[in-house]
Amino acid sequence: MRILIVEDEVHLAEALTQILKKNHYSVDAVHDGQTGLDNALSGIYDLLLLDIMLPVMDGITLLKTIRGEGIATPVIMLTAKGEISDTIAGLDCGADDYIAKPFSTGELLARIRAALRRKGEVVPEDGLKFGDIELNTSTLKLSCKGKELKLILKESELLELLMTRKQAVTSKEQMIEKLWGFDSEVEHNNVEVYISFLRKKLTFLNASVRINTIRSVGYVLEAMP
Amino acid sequence: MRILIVEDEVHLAEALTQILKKNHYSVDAVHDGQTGLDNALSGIYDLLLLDIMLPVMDGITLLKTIRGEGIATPVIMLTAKGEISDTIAGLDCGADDYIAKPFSTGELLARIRAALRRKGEVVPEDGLKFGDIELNTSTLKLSCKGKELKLILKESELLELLMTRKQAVTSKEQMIEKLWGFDSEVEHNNVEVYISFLRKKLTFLNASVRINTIRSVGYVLEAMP
DNA sequence: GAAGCGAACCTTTAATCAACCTTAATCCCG
DNA sequence: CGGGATTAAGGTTGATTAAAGGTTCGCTTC
Repeated sequence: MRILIVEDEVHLAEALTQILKKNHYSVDAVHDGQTGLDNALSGIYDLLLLDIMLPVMDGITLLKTIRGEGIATPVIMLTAKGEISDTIAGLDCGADDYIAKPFSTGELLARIRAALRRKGEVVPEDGLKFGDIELNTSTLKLSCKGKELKLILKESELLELLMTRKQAVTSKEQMIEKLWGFDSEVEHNNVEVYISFLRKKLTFLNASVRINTIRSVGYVLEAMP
Repeated sequence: MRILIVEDEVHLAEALTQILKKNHYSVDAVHDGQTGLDNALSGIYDLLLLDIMLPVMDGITLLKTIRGEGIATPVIMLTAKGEISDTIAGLDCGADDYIAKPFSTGELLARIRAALRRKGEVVPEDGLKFGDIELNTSTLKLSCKGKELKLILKESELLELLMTRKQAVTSKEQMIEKLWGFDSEVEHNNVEVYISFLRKKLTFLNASVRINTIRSVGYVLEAMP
């Protein structure tokens, strides 16, 4: 369970790190908004502890940005007294909870557990959207303009990867890593096969979304006008 | 975007190479300090990943040397636990960041992006601009005044090099190093061919940017009035 | 400063090679 | 057995390289 702390008061960040590590979380701490954003965008964290007042980029902007990128990691905001309006703004922007400084260790841990539990119950990104298509990663159903069809698991995983990475080009290696695991021996051809299947289904649905090949680089989704 | 790895554990170097290549960086890896220094002095790299404990010449000395030569390439040090004093020494000598082994892929990539951004480099996801043209190095699309066309990988890499080096003249050797790797046997003619391709595409786009030949020196971009 | 020469450069083309797409067969596991 | 996963293979496209002929440029010589 990996937690990212974005907090400019170094002492507080240190203290939080210690507390969380003692409670068997993996912790990274950074001290400004830009670095926090860079880390958060990696998507490797299970939870973010986010201060609002931050140098370089404030917490609200950071939060908006990662939500805009489709990252659904739970976020708990750390707020000082008198930042109530900021707190509300944060919740509006997709924060899951907030905790007012100063707070007790017990309260912090409880809220973290709660946030993680909420995440575990409601599978994040259940309905993924891009252009005019919508993918339900639980039921593996892909729908577009009323029409709907079922994908098989690998198709869904592959499309999910493309949809969450949005504008970024995704290499076959990354796809293999996601669908078959880190040091799998699977051939590139395997990816190509599923890309082909997906294209066929997108065509069938008359979707305005297509999978673009960037030869010798990878694939990227494109929503056509 | 070209990265040099100086790391004596061959397995780790291999793994890093794979990870970075998957993320569309060009990568060279060497396994001792002296070779690392020789490569780094070429100045063709956009970032160095530098281990501290190295045979022949340690990372700190290497770092001091290249900084003494005026090379400002961002450097991220790879440190093991218990090398804290070395880490501090490294930061004092001009390292930009450090990352403690073991580290996650996401963390590594985030720190690389952060280091490149701090140095004012254009992060690979971004669109590069020069004059009235814009190059997306991820999707390999070159656009100008609404028009857009696709480049192939080598064209894009070549143009990227020209665009990032802006007013500086770039030699064919540098281009070969960037496009085909450090000790490639590729002929100059090969560069000329791609320069030719690029010129044709720039003309097609009606771009006010052209590639200028500096005979027996190299090429440079020029934005015309 | 004109002529001549060679080096560097430009462009096009064609052959080769690698990447990619698709279909279909096969494998595997519940 | 049946659905999904994987592999195999042929065809197609596109990328890369090498080669060759033509052009420009800079230098030397007269």
